[in-house]
Amino acid sequence: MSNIRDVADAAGVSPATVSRVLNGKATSLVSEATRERVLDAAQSLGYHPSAAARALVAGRTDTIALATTNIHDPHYARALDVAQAIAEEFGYHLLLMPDADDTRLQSLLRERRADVIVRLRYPVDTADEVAAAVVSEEQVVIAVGPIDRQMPLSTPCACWDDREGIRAAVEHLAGLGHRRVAFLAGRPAQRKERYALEAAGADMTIVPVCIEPGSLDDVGRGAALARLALQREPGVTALLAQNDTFALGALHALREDGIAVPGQVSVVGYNDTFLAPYSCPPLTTVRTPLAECVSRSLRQVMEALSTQHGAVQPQSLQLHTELVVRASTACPPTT
Amino acid sequence: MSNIRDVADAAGVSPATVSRVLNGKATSLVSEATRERVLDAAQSLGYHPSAAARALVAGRTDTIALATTNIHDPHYARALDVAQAIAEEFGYHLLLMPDADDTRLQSLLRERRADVIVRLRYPVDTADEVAAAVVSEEQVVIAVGPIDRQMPLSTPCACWDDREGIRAAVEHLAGLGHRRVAFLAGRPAQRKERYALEAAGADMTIVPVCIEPGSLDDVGRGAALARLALQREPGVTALLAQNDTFALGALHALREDGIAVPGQVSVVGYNDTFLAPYSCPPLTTVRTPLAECVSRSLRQVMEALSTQHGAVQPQSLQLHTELVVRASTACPPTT
DNA sequence: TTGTAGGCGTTATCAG
DNA sequence: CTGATAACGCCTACAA
Repeated sequence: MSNIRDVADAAGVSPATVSRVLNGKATSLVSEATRERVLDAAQSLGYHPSAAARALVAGRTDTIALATTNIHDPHYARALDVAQAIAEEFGYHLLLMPDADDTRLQSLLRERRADVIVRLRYPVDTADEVAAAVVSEEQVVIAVGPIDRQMPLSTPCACWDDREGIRAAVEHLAGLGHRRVAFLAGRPAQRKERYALEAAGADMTIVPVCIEPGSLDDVGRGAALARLALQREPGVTALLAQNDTFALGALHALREDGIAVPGQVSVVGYNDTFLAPYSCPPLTTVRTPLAECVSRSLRQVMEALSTQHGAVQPQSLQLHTELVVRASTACPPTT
Repeated sequence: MSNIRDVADAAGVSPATVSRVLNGKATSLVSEATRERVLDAAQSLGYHPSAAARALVAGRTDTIALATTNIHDPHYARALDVAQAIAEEFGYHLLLMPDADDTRLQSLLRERRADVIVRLRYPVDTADEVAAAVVSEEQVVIAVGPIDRQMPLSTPCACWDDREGIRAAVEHLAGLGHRRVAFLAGRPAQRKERYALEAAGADMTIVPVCIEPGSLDDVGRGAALARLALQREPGVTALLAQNDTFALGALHALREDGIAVPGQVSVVGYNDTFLAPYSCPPLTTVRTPLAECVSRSLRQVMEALSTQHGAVQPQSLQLHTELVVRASTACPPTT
């Protein structure tokens, strides 16, 4: 394993000169002749500066950390894709963290393993101890997630309002004439369930249904939820799922049980993952700007970091959700 | 930002003692009293050792790098999930790399950004310059992918044989009576296409169809491929897709065009992603042990790394594919 | 049981 | 234009 001194020896110069050549701030600071000798030596030795040593002295790691849950869910996978692309564009590396307890993320910052940390939070406006743990001038925490407006925001974030998305879905169903809608939830008393109840007018009833994770995968849970809803809640003519994955499971269950969608029961998803247009029938769902939020806020921070020199603040950003009507919703059957 | 000296000062001891307490090899080396003082000081200062400094002196980064393409594809996302879980289990961090040119991966190793690098390769048995770039005793490269048996393996790998999987799919279709099958490929002259041609008996014809990426997403490409195949190749009664994502697109296109699956046309996927059981109809496909390969080989290496001290070698491993028959295949229509 | 000193590989500052 | 030299923060002999 060759270090800077090996290269220096091979080129017959000092380590300082090698460093100058390789970091090449001002080209004029070193003569063309030695410059070439150094480059040759580095090349033939296969030399690369140690990231650790460099980070130690520079105080930067050229690393972006992404903290998120459910990487297997297509919705989050897309955010990952976006972050990956931006990291590459700026010559950074991408560190992946499960969205575990704040403790782990804090130590990530304190150990200075990343300069930028993108954090998916549900909801985004809860006290953020991780952001408070920022120490170095170069460290930035970007919070991304749905905003719940429960408390004033102490730090900037990139967000959207699920209230808006859920309302659009509920009103869409109400407009079609549905009066009794089951909300397919992962766990009891979720945020979105609350929004659905808020959005329902006097002539609409929202019936929450939930199932603990257990041994099922997410699609399987969606299927189980759909069956539970129709069996336990007579009169339900539409299912509003917490996410597209559940909705896909619901579609599957209904198909298996011979219940026509949207003829007998309508189904609405959430997030508009890439599968939604291809389901059977194509899924009516709400597009959520997660990937866009990650993309915009991360890019803004990276650009600031690459030009500016002092502390960098992510700009706050709120984008809109959008109802995407496809073929899984229609008027309820006229009995 | 507090360092080890701050903690030492706060506790009234030397930095060496702090280090000893925090790394706590042999508990007996430091008295209980000072131990507690140090711990308290570290706690109240929010001290975490700098990863860079530690990596510099230890020569290890406690980081696993995963190099892969198509993170948004459910098949690879699952491998990511698995790697993430193992990394966490062993207290490691996970660095994500696009499976770019070898150059970037080599510099990853040379810069010592990761101790272990898991590499998805297609096929696995091509000359591996990245593995050859390993320098430190602590660095390990794990190659995972389908084996093509084109050349003898110079390094160990975790693999499976797509020849086996494709053959099972082809024979399944042949057994049902299909005589003309389109192979839905991403690009011309892929490995799997070759295998399909090899596996076809005298009474079966394989017709390769392909479409360049263009602006379509993968599902959309699958749909386009299916339409192209049926339109351009009369007499085709079955579609064998290169992966489940294409197959899902194919199912969608056929449904839209009013072609019954499996009544008129059969469809077979590849990989058995989590969506396969829930498609419409449920997809007959070939399970590929990618996640299992990553899981086993990575775990083996991590365990070796945590006990053993010298150079660690991944053990070679070959697992089997498995045909999973669901509802998207049947006998061809009897005209 | 604890402290002192040297070095890990770089970069930056300051002389030359 | 180039070369010593001093950090960066930590760990680990070795000495006390």
